[in-house]
Amino acid sequence: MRVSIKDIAKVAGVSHSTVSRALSGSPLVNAETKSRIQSLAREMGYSPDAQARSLVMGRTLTLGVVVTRLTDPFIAEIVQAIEDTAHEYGYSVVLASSSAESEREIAAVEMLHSKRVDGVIVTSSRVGALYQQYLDRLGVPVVLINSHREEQGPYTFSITVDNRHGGYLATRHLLDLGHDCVAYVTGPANHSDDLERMKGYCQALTEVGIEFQPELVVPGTGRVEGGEIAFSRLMDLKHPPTGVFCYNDMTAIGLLRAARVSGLSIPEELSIVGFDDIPFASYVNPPLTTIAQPISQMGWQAVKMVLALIGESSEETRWVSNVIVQGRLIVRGSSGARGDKKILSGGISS
Amino acid sequence: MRVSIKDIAKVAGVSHSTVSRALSGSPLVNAETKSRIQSLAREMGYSPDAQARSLVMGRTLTLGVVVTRLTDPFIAEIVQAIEDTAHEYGYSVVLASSSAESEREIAAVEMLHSKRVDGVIVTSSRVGALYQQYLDRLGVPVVLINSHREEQGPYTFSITVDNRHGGYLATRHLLDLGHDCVAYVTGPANHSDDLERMKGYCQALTEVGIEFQPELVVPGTGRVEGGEIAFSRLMDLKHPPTGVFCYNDMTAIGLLRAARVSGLSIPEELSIVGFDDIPFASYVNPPLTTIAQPISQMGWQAVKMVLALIGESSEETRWVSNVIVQGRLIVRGSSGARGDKKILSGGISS
DNA sequence: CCGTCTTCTGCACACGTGTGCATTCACATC
DNA sequence: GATGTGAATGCACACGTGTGCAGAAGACGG
Repeated sequence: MRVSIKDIAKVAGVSHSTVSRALSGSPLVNAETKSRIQSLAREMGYSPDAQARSLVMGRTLTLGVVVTRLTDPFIAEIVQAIEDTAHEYGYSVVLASSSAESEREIAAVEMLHSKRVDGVIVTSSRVGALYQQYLDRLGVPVVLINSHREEQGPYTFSITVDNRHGGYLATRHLLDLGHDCVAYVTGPANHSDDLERMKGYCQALTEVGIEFQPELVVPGTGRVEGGEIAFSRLMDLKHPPTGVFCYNDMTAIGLLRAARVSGLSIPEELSIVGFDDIPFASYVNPPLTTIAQPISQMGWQAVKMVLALIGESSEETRWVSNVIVQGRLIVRGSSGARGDKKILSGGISS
Repeated sequence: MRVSIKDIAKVAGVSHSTVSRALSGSPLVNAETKSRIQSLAREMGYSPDAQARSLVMGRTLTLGVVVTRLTDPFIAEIVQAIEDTAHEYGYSVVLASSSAESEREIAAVEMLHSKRVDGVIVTSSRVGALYQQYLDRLGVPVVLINSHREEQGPYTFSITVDNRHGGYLATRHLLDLGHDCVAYVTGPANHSDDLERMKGYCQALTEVGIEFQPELVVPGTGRVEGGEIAFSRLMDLKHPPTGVFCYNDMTAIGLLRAARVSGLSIPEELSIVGFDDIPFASYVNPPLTTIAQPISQMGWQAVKMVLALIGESSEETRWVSNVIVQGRLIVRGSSGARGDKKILSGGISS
């Protein structure tokens, strides 16, 4: 049925060893036989069995990628970048989504372990203590993207955006526009990204001498609905804020939507800043001011790190260390000066 | 280093055959030895080598998924559904993105072939004739989602949305609202989806006795920018349309955005209908009227089809045939009655 | 003509797992 | 006690590929 090197060997009248060498371009084979075998392989439609090869070679040329859910545009973009870069280096990608359920996350790692992937990239997971053990037992390099983890493992490195600085930039932007009452809508509970972004929020406040007010921090979920609920909670305050920094763009879009429904105009009556710069951030109305994460770069860099740890890359393994990348502020239409009543028109940057 | 069944066998004082049987729960092994071996395996941190197993079993419990690019939210959602369903049946997923380059598409299939995946799902590809040969040579079931293909292969089936009927529904909706000058913005050139949707557009027109006008069909790209360009081309006509049906939601969002910039109000002065119902369709302003594809269902069904073709599912293989699913019209705020000047408020359905 | 070196090829084993068949052992039955 | 029966286990091979080592054949110098 399926053609193996033994089949080719039989036709060519040589041993399977010679075929193997010929196809891998070994100089130990007579040039004429080599080309004869190669064209024979092409005719017979031979395709090497990656499994058998990996079994003896000890590497699979495969990376495992664990995500929460692909429908998050941020994650989709990272996975795309990972796949592109992996392909470039001759690696392929096994995908596992966990839906943020720890049970499925463990099952995913176990599966990748069985498949003997050469490295693993985990995106946006809050790595649980149990899960952490599984990762270490894996015995292959692991790179975490925007994932918090209590302690470093021997083979585990991380690449994260500077959440604190991003939170600072966003809040500072609002303060600089003249807003003195700025709120923060959080992400999913107990997420370390969230805590860091809030630290940046606090830092900006104290820097300009504004006291932190607990009621100005309301919970969100990281999804659109969370932003909508947060909006009404904020507007019910005695002194509603005039500026809001949101955990992420989805949350900010929820606020935009709720504001539209309630007839509040953005940015004249409320300035909103998000985080992530997902592709849609520039398509909503008004376009969203946000902190851009260098998403593609992070995916690209994660692959490079894994390959360096495997020893694939020519670079030294020793240069590998945890990476913190900086987000940057993208000013669009959803934020404006305090009390600014002029109509937005044509003022769309980026 | 890595623990194999031979290592366990050595410790347990049995042969590797017994270990193999014990771990697979064979009744041929003494119950006491079986449990002893099983707990031993757990202690030693044994993880079966999927490659060695596949090599002898002849199946990998792996599906290959080929997509154009994950950053398309429609595709991301399908892949998510595929991964979920595959996981449910104990299968894992190898991902390959082609960026719509035929060269990479072929490389992807070749890679999946080498990895000996048990089945392949291809999404949103316009399967080229060359590529088609590779798919057939694969020797495993192939299911195409929303992909056109000149001729059927022996193992190839497809599952597509009824593009023609969808185009009909969208156009008919606009006509029913009183618009008598309705335009169509196409997708990427030579895409069969596009041609079918346009057929539906024409069908609706002739049904109500309106003559087809070639200048009302303008080219798009399937991306936001294409919609923006199409908008200005439409507005430059002597008789600009009052209703526009767009190849997909991204295109429609481009029109929305361009309309906003030029100060045209939606839907009072222009009604817009998209196609796909991507998650963001309901978040833009105004929320987009569109044709919803049962995205998750399509992904789910594709996996079921592949498994049935493999013979995995208990169902008969013979029931497998090409599937055409129906989209349904979702009316939101971007479309309104002709000449309707009332302010949109609270009228958000869905 | 013999010894040595080069060039090429095949044998045999390895990777980790599953399984048909033979073997061993205990026990029951005649 | 011989024989049959059943349970439990080991041997050996298979899957498809890569590679160290030995061996064959030819070239070449002495």
